[in-house]
Amino acid sequence: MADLAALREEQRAIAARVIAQDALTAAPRFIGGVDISCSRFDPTQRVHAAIVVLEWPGLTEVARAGISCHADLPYITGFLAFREVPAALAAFDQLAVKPDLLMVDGQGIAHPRRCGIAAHLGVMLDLPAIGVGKSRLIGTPEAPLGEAAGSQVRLLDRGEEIGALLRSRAHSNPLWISIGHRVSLATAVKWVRATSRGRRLPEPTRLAHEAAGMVRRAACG
DNA sequence: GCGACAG
DNA sequence: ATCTTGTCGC
Ligand SMILES: [Mg+2]
Repeated sequence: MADLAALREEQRAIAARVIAQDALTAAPRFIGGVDISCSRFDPTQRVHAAIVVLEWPGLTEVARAGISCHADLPYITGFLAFREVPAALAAFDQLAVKPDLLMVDGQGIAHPRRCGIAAHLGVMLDLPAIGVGKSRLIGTPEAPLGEAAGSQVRLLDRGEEIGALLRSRAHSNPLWISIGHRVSLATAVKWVRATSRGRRLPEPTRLAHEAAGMVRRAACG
């Protein structure tokens, strides 16, 4: 029983705090990937978060943290952050090396109230954050996306630019990139590309996904 | 009312 | 989100 109307208001308040201006003048030294895993048997009760920190430019791992905790909400479209952010914050606290930039599995401002998980987490930590979604929540591509790797198009919502689609690899579905906090869209796309290594997902998010699965299995979930 | 719907 | 090794196609 969640008070979705109250959560909606909370999202509007958080969205108002999002900064679309670049805080990343120089290259970030440490880049963190964030993802959450949950069991198919008990999807509403427990979540397992992982953050993997890579050092730029070698993308060598310098720290990681994983944590399991109770989820306050089941998954409800548009309210993902309330389910996953508490666990992500707990994992962040455990990190021996704090990232200068976060790449989060999910949308940033490409959200009905401009408050996807990457924006939500970025504002909570006041850290530069990028949303790296694997599918659409809202928005319309400005034009058909090219087939070649590296192709990109803007993602619009009622004429407003809310993100970009990036074909990170040929013959793969695109990434749905949007800003989370303290980055411009161009910078967000730039760092997704810079941290990609020939796979569909950029390394931070790919490794975080892998790590979260390990945390869940270790917890017998 | 109908369709869409991050993870 | 998750189930799962081999197999198919670019
Ligand atoms: Mg995820």
